[in-house]
Amino acid sequence: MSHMVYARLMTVDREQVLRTAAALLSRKATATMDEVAKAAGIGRATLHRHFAGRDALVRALEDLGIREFQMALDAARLDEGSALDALRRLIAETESNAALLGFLFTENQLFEGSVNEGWAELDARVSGLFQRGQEDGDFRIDLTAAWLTEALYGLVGSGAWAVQSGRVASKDYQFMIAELLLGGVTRRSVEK
Amino acid sequence: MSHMVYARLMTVDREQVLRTAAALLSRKATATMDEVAKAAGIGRATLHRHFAGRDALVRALEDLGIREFQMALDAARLDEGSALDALRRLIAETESNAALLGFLFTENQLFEGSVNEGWAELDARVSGLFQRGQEDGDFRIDLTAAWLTEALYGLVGSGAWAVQSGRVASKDYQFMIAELLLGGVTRRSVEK
DNA sequence: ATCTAATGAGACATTGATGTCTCATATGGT
DNA sequence: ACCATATGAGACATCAATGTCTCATTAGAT
Repeated sequence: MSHMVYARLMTVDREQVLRTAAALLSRKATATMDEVAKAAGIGRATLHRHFAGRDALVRALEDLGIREFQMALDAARLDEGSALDALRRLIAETESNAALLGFLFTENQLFEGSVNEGWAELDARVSGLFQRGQEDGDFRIDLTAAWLTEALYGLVGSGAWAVQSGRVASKDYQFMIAELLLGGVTRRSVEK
Repeated sequence: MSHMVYARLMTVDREQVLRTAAALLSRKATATMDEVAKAAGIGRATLHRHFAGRDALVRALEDLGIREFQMALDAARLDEGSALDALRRLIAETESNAALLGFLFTENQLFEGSVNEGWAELDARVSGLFQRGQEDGDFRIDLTAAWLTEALYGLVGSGAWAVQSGRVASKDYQFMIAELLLGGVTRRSVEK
């Protein structure tokens, strides 16, 4: 795992702690710092050495989530090929950080006061993808790009939760989200 | 409004307080009792007279949400007509309590320890609707009913949030959720 | 007009989480 | 073998939220 290369084996894996924290906090938003520490398998003192306090932890969580989402957007190459394929790629790229992104999308608490400036840009990129799809005639135009963006977030969150709770197999994550978002529930005779 | 008939005008509208609390807590899960009281426009002491503590408040929130969702399920008459129409009716019925249901669907904290027994039944009814649609040939069968259920919850939550944040017009709530869930994003030539 | 009941504001003690500290231990590098 | 450094456990003070109380005020019933 590349992110461990420079880490001394004794030290805490910062990102791993954050991922664990995201999983816990998305399940129980009022979790204590002590609970977070226990969930991450480290001492409370150590957790405190890495994150000055709860605010700093949440901020770090926000930063990591935004960073990961940005990488997912980059990796998905939204401008290449059809918007439809680009959206599939984007959904695929969200899988490895589904829990973290689910937390990011649903915890609106994060954007209290100072809305993270980085987020607006990423949001615009997603919205832009849907717009492109609409302009290209691939996506329907009776649903606004803003709504499609929100819907994607919601489905990613639901998908992460469904996998985490064991209701959906991890391997079906991409398929279920992509198929539902693209095709909807209705069964269709013959197409594609 | 029927729920005020027996309430003395001076007394607090319990449900109104709960709805306000849901809107606030879904936005900021760590909100203080004092913040909840202020948001509801009542004193902290009064809030405390109606809900013994934070736990009691959350429990009441859970109860009301489940009650409202149950009423929505009843009103939607899921067994009548096509599953497709039934789903449309259900979505329509969620509108009046979108914020509360959004809170209920996303705040997984609620189901800590003792999963509310009432919830399982409602969950089964929704899942049953999707199963019926699949058996009738109206819904696609390559997406599990469990996932479709989770997806519906996610979209309702996203819809409530989109309306609440002003990104989507309130009047478009039903249309956007139903159309996306039923038809998906992909544009189709001629059908319906 | 009077009475009853619920409210809002605020004081207060209590609880629980937080943040800081020390110290013994263990790990990995030298 | 030795040293650096990070950790875990726990003690501790601090602070914020909680829960309980009183009391004046107000709304509504009679």
